[in-house]
Amino acid sequence: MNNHLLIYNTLTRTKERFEPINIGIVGLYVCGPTVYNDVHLGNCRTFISFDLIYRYLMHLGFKVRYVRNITDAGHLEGDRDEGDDKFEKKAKLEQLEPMEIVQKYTLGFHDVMREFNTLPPSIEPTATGHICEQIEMVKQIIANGYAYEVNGTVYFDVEKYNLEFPYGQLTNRQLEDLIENTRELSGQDEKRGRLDFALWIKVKPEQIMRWPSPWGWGFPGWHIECSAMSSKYLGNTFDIHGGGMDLQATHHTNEIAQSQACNHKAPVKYWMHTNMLTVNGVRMSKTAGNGFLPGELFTGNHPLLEKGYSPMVVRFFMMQTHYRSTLDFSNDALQASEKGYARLMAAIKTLDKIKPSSTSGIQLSGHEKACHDAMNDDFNTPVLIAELFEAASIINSANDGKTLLTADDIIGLKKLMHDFVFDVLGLKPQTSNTLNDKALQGVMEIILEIRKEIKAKKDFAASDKLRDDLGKNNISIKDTKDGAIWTVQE
RNA sequence: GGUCCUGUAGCCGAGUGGCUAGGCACAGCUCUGCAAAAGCUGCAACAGCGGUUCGAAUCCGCUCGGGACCUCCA
Repeated sequence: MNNHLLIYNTLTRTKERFEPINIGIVGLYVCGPTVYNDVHLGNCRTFISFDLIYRYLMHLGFKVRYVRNITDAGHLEGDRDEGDDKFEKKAKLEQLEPMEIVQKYTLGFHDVMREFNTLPPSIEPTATGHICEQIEMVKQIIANGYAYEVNGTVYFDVEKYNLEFPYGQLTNRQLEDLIENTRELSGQDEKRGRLDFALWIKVKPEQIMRWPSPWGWGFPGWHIECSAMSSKYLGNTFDIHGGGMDLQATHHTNEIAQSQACNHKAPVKYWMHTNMLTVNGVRMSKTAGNGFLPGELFTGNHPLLEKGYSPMVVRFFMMQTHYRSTLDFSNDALQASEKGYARLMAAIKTLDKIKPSSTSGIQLSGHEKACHDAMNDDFNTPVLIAELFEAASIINSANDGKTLLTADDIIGLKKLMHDFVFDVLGLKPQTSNTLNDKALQGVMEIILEIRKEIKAKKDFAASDKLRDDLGKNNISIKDTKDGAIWTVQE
């Protein structure tokens, strides 16, 4: 088991050596999407980042239980527990039942995740499936003295909690500063303190999504679901909790408070936060209206895009930036990634053609170590990719006969590329071996044979026309020393 | 206002106090009927000003610029 992994912990704002609570086993919880709308690309970035983390932990040999929830209830619009329920509002707009909204966008979310080649989590619990657990937790928090009920709504008492625990620790803030920067309570506000938040919310008469509780009909507050579900599946204290940076200040801060108040334990050892995706320097968000939908990106059907980019190119593009840095979207950057990605994949294919030598001109173990070092340094994918390009250079050089590789070198390089490109980075070759492709392969062999004959007669006008015409149909022909090869452009 | 992050060559992006990632683009050469691919070579950067140091893009301070969170958002 590799024990050199460093993880940046938001709690301490430093990189820490990763030591799981139970040897060899990792509990990982990631805040999933609220399924009242299409996932936009910013959401996807977080889930793709944690997919990488999940994959690498498994690559290191850990047994990982990866829990990522679906929020399908209790998420209000507007601020401070007073807005409309997101699902009910969307249901009215689309003239559907709230649970039809949930179903529709859950399915859409899964489709997109599949396109990005993310592994499904071990458990994907929903808020509505864990109402009992949430109610029990709220009861316990009240019993422990950190929450109070007013007219069927239960609030968490932040100021009382802060007397014993540092409420603002995750964002390094003092309670006084937080209070100062929060707006005044309005006249009819039921809360005792400005920072108090709802654990359970009394239902409005017109609302459909409602459950019985000791405090009457209502629904759970947004933050309690993650506390309830993470402790149920991973225990009262578990290893890693992740999510987007935007959840840090409110959602995760409240999660810590709830779990601590309920279980008398800090819930999480390592907090990990992914940075935001930006478009022209501005954060991509639902409210800013600058969100790309994944489908728009794949097809290029968006005013800001010059063309479409395949899911694997987008994934590769994201991996070229570290997860804690902002990632800015632009055509130039995407095109650069597209070409680089193609080069990397081509090198992997080339590996099959290299003839082994009896002597070796490389030190493979050094490259393997460099790959692991990069990933062990808080999942530094840009450095890993730089190293993989070094490997690609070796492969290309060997293919040109300028670097010697033994049979063992070739096997080792294949394993290196397979492990890191496919297993860890989660990329996959874009060409699939369907029946159609097999038919196409036969056709292309015939065409290339004909073209070879034309070229032998030095009728270059005809052979070039054939190449150009195939190019217009996204099939590119390249003449190499060993004859012509063809590839389908994505 | 509070808490932070950030400013790296044409573009995207890593980075350790000393040994100048990587990708894309660009230029030259090799290969080639041409093109492409591939290889080799070249190219250029650390926002500004001070300080610490034998030495700083890397540490500290200030100035200027960009961004996030503090109200729903991954």
